[in-house]
Amino acid sequence: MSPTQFFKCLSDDTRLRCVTLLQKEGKLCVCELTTALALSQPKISRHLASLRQCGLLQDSREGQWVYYQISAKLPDWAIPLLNNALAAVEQSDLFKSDLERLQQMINRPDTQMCC
Amino acid sequence: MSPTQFFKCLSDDTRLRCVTLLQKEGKLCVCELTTALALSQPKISRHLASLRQCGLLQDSREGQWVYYQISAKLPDWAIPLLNNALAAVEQSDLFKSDLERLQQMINRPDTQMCC
DNA sequence: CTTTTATATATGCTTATACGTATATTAAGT
DNA sequence: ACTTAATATACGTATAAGCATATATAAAAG
Repeated sequence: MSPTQFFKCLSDDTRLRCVTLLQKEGKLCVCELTTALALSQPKISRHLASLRQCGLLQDSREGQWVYYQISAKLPDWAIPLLNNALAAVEQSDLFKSDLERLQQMINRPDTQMCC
Repeated sequence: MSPTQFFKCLSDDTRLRCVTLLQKEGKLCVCELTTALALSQPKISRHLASLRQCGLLQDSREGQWVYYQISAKLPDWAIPLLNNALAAVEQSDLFKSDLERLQQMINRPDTQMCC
């Protein structure tokens, strides 16, 4: 992955929010991301697929769920960029809402459904 | 300027090369950038204009020449990202060639013309 | 084996990007 | 004034991005 491609990955709100959420939380399934960002499942899925194809994310299936995380094979130069991207995004209200919806979802004991 | 806009600025080869050259060299005029990147003047000029409109660059006219540099009013979160970007790009052969052409141009005493 | 949940992809469409070429503008020199 | 160098913009076009909606696949549950 080239630096230009890397920046293109982060140049869309949906993708940037997914990547920074994963950078902060480590590992999330598609429906968690869908709920956190409050966007349609196909939209999230499409962006995750493109991030995976670029090599920024990797996925792993666990039963019905597909979990995404930051790829373990990222080039060295990408790591500090991701950390600083997270620092830049964390301040925003949009990202705070994402985190809040994610927490609400995790702290909900009333159902075995994911979403 | 939002983080997303910032990353969009760096998501194109021409713009990324301009920005990292300016990050390294401090201040360059359009024809120096045109020569360094070995691209057409309108192409460089158009990208510089878009970077200026985003607030990533600022320009200053000195006689015939218009100099561009990284904006002094960048948000705090952008500075480390620009340094990371430079570190990521500096390794590439493309960027090394840009620097080389720039040096050749500066060390050329045979003409008063810029380009 | 049908249903449900989770995820992925296809289709049709609209908008945004990037480009080359031509031309306009601005400043300086003659 | 006229010319030249430096820079900016306009125009037409080709391609890519992004979206909503519908549909397909995959795994688990009943």
